[in-house]
Amino acid sequence: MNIKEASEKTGVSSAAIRYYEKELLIPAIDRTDVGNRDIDDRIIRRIQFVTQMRAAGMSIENLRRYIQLFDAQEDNAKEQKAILKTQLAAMEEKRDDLQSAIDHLNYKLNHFYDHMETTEEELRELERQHAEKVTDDAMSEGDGYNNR
Amino acid sequence: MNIKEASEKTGVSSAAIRYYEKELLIPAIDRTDVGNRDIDDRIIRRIQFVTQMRAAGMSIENLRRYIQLFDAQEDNAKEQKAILKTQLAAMEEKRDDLQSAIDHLNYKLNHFYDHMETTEEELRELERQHAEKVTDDAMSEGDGYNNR
DNA sequence: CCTTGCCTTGAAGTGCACATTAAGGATTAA
DNA sequence: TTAATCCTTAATGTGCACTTCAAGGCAAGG
Repeated sequence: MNIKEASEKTGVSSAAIRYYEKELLIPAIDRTDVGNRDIDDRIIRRIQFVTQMRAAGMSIENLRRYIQLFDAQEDNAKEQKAILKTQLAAMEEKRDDLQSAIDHLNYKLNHFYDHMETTEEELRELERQHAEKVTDDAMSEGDGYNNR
Repeated sequence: MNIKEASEKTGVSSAAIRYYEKELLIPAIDRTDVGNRDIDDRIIRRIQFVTQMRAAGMSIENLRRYIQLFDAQEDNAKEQKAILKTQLAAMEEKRDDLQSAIDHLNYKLNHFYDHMETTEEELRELERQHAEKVTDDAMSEGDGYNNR
């Protein structure tokens, strides 16, 4: 498949695919007799992998470091494993931060509802969330800024 | 408190605080008689809120839009609610993507354990070294390329 | 033969989110 | 009084992750 088809299949622009290849995030792509990229499913999967990790917040630089290590010879195994663990911890922290922000917004959203109609159920939920997260005061109605 | 103390308290640079104020992510900050910013706890909480939302992936632009609506005295409740819901959905999707990447990495990590024998001691040392270089991101693999 | 539409490379441009620099003002310590 | 250390604004610079442009090649359709 040519680069345009690969782009359509992955949702990654042709230019970005070229960029990923240049930056060694995906392996060197085979060429046709006239020099055009001929992209197979292995490359597609690598592109999707890169996309997934990028969406998870991994930088090009770190992605390349890991992929290079991984593609290299054996025996880097311990270091790879260490990298994996470190990155995993960072991602879990990021997920937790994200969850905390989601909780915050959910709290606000639920709070909006009681301008209109709030069920007893929702109220108990709000109190439960609020008790857990004391750090969430900033944008809620109690910070003295939004006096409505 | 002056901007440097606020910076130290929040972990946000002085330049970034000025930038946030300029971009209306935080309210106009009071000045002393000579024109220096005098930052109180309400501002600190707003900075922390911005930090949290930024870490969760919200752009300056979206943050400003939301905050401006929120700060408006008008009862934009329905519109605010819609924005909140949209942002929330995006964040939940991002969290799920992140979780999926975490699962991916966990799978790989478990796979590594089959192959090698590394003491936890060595791992911790490696992790410590790596953590100095890598602050935030993550990596993985596992798509049929690295057949080991 | 010419236009369309795909491709190539390398270089330059873009947008975001700040960081840094320049030029100057006020306060404090020696 | 001079140096240090904070502050101010406005302007410019930076790094990342691409995107766009420029200049050209190849193949098919009309």
